[in-house]
Amino acid sequence: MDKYIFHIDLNAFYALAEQIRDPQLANRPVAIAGKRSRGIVTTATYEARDFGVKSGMSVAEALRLCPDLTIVASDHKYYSEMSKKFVDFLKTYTHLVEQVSIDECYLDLTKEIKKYDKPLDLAIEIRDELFKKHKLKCSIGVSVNRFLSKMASDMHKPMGVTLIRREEIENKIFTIDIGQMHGIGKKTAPILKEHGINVIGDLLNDKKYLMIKTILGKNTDTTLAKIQGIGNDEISLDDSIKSIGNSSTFLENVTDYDIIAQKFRSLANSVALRLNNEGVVSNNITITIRTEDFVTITRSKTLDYDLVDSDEIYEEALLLFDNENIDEPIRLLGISTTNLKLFEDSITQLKLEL
DNA sequence: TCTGGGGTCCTAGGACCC
DNA sequence: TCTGGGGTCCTAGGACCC
Repeated sequence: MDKYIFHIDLNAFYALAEQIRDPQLANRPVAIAGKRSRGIVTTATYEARDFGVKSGMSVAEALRLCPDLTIVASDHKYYSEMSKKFVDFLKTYTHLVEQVSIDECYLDLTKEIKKYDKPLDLAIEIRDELFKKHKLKCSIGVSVNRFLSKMASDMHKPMGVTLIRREEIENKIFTIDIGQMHGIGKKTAPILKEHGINVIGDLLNDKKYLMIKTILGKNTDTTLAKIQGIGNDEISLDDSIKSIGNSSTFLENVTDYDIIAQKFRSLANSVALRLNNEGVVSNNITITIRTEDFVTITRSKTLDYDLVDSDEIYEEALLLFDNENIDEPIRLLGISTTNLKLFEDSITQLKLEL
């Protein structure tokens, strides 16, 4: 039996969150950006989008397009709090909620939807209640699996509600440009187009299967299935974190070793704090170095002990850095930790070894 | 145009073991 | 003497997403 999978996506979330907090920003072009110099736009209000301001654009360019633009610094802690309200609200409908990013969730509402006359009635109710209770705007896609509901929620923004029935897949999905397909990015889309795959439906050409497989790799079969509404309909309730890391771009490129060490120190501090807050430890550390010419180098190491405090993280990061001979000025440094496990498990293991 | 910061997953090659 | 096959772990890089 077909499920009813909802994809719920907050519209211009960070920007709207700022407008909610500061009513003076209402109805104004506003963009969220990390830093003023060297920054990029994270999210722009629809008023700003009317001027052509888009996420990913440099702040300088955004200001050129819209001199009246208000730039607001990103406040991740505040957005996380708002995001939690959003998810908690959704959980009043079902426990089958999977949060996939700070501003979007998948829900399985197969059971709940039976109480409604029309499938979209529940979606409309969720959208309107979310706005009434939290002033947040969302668009909702409803279909038989995650992929299709995700594509649906993208079709009508903001505040749109879109249903794709199984029998509508061919008309509504197969005709979409391959570059607009979720999971196909700016590298793969041109390669597919070179091979005559221009719209999503072209992926189902049997004669091109082997060629497509060389491009899409191991997930080819599940990809071909999900675009047809087969599989891809399970809500994962596993919300364990796989990695924790921080990175930072310098205001100006750096060559001075002391400044580099200082940056690793502060990155180590924030990573350690976050590991601690999550109650996890890590035995694999990766540093990221981005040079002036935007080349990114990563160096990682699996350790025979678990990283807990910031001194250890700092020392391991610096060791990795010292092994490299970087000639060019450095633009960005980062530290990330993976192979996370619960602190308690790490203690237990230590005791067993003693 | 001059490119943030947070992630997840996949690939490919090499080391190492049996 | 001139080289198997399978499996796992590690590292580095890259695609993609929000």
